[in-house]
Amino acid sequence: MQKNKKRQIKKSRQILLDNNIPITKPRMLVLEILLKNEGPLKVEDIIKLSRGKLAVSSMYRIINNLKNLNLINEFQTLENTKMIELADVKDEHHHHIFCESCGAVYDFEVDSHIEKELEKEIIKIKSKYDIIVKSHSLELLGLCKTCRDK
Amino acid sequence: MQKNKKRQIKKSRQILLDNNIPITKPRMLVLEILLKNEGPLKVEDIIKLSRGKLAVSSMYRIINNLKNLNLINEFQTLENTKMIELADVKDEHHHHIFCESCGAVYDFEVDSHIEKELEKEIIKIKSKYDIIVKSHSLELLGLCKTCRDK
DNA sequence: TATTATTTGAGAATGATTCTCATTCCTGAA
DNA sequence: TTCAGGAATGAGAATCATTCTCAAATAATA
Repeated sequence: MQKNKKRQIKKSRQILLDNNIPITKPRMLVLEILLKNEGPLKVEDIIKLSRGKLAVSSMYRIINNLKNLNLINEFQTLENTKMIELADVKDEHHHHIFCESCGAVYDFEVDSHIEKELEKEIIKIKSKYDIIVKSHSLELLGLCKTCRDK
Repeated sequence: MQKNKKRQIKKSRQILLDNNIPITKPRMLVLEILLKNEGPLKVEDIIKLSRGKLAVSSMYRIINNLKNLNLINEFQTLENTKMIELADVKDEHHHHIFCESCGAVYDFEVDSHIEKELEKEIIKIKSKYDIIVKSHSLELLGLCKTCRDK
């Protein structure tokens, strides 16, 4: 565990260096939290995980920094609050499942075959509607295991 | 045009009758606006189109009414405000394209073949992640024709 | 038309996010 | 390592969409 933490600190520092932005405590903290807790996190969660070491306004500012550098993805929960996650380094394309009962969010990937079919379809849509499509996202809405069993 | 308006009034009244909720002026107004302006509308748009005949609070209340009756679909714009549209009577499944420059939203449909493939994939995801999936949505983000040409 | 429960309108309250600006902190040069 | 200057931070005010509150207006029914 201790080893992991060190690796996360090193990685966080490297991310900031690679992107040419000053290495500050709050920025390091946000990155470490994102690296430690895989998957999407609510703003609220990040604040909690920072245990008072991070001002709310700074956290939003930093999220916007990182987003502008394409280091994180941002999306909205069902309750309409922000969720963020580190952008996949491997650039694996994934999507989100929302539990409409408890609000949990999970990542999922679809079969690459489908992803390709989708891409093809999007090309058709581009010409049909005469637009430029930059990205797409697929969202599922349902009930997670825990809520279903209630 | 006059004919259309009468038809919209009649239809709005019928919708309220069918759903057993009192026929009030504000509710009629919202339905007429939605019938007249096909496709998704922002809350702001509805307010404007009502020309001062509708209080903001009433409009939100009515939107929630109609949503609970499954008469309208609701989703968020990129700027995070509400957009609504009448639920398709024909129950045609469609999706949304967002222009990241001007914020415009358009409906689009995908080939039914793809829609079926997606459904199949979702069934797989259900068992893989052990969840219940109730609905899905596909969103495209890009540039509309007007913004592209700028 | 009179009664009664429901709906409406106006503005206050809420909650997430952004903004402001004085203070603090990085970084690069000495 | 120390220092200066510019950039980042923290605390709280400001903003904006949405919800809530409750007195007044309205719809459905007799």
